[in-house]
Amino acid sequence: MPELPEVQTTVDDLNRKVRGRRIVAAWHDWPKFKAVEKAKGHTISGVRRLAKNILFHLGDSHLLLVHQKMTGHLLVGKWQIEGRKIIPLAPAELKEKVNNYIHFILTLDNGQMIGFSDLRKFGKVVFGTKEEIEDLPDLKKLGPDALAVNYRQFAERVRKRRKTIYQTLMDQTVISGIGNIYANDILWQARLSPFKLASRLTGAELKLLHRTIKPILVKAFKARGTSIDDYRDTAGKKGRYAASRLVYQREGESCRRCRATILRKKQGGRSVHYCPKCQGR
DNA sequence: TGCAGTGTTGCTTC
DNA sequence: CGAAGCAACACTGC
Repeated sequence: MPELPEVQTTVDDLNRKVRGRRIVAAWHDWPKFKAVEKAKGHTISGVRRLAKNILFHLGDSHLLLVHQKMTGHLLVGKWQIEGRKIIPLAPAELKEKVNNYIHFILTLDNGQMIGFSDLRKFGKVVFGTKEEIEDLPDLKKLGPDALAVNYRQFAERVRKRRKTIYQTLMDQTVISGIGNIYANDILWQARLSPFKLASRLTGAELKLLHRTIKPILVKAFKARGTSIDDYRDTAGKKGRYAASRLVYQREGESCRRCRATILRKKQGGRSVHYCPKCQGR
């Protein structure tokens, strides 16, 4: 589940590996990814992260937007394309099952390829001019980036919400970049109950929460992200954050602070993990 | 065996 | 307008 640290890892990889390369061919096997065809002939002048979106700058006028949603990840390597059949060649990691749901491939002028593996095909691809992409309603609605938001902005936006703080942290229109994994860990680190209403947080709680966000995301980025299920970097390798995670998917295990048993509950259709003893009320 | 659970986002409905 | 519920998918685990 790519969130900010995973998307940033991917974007940094791509800038290192494919910046300056021209796209000489595009292949896809699913109608919703057909926009990749229009990228053919363009040169990748850079790659940027916007919230959890990946923006390929094509020349100085166009953009290709890729959202990985839940199970999507971008890989750089070589495949053999035989009609609808894709055979992974190199690196060896591409042969792993999780990397074997390729639905589009961009072939570059040096023979390297960018492949998109997405088991559930929830991913999104849009091609357009800079103006067209920047005017997409979904991008316009995004709140400030979780790494860049200052305390004043953060407090003002969070306080307005009438949902729980857990749901508010994951709401991309409030601040962008945080999903379920890091929302869980951030709330645990700040000793805040996920069920507390955002509008009821005190100034001190908001301050604590705000200054907890960045260190958790940075720590995850340094570990190259979380790979509990599908996420892989562009070499097809796992991130290491899962091993040091604080509460996410630790139901039934003991709290790293107080040894109480970690619980899991449903909140707005998602699983929130928390310590009932040291995360307030 | 079959069906609920998984989690991001957009659309529909109220 | 905000919030809840569902759909987009396919595989895993009970």
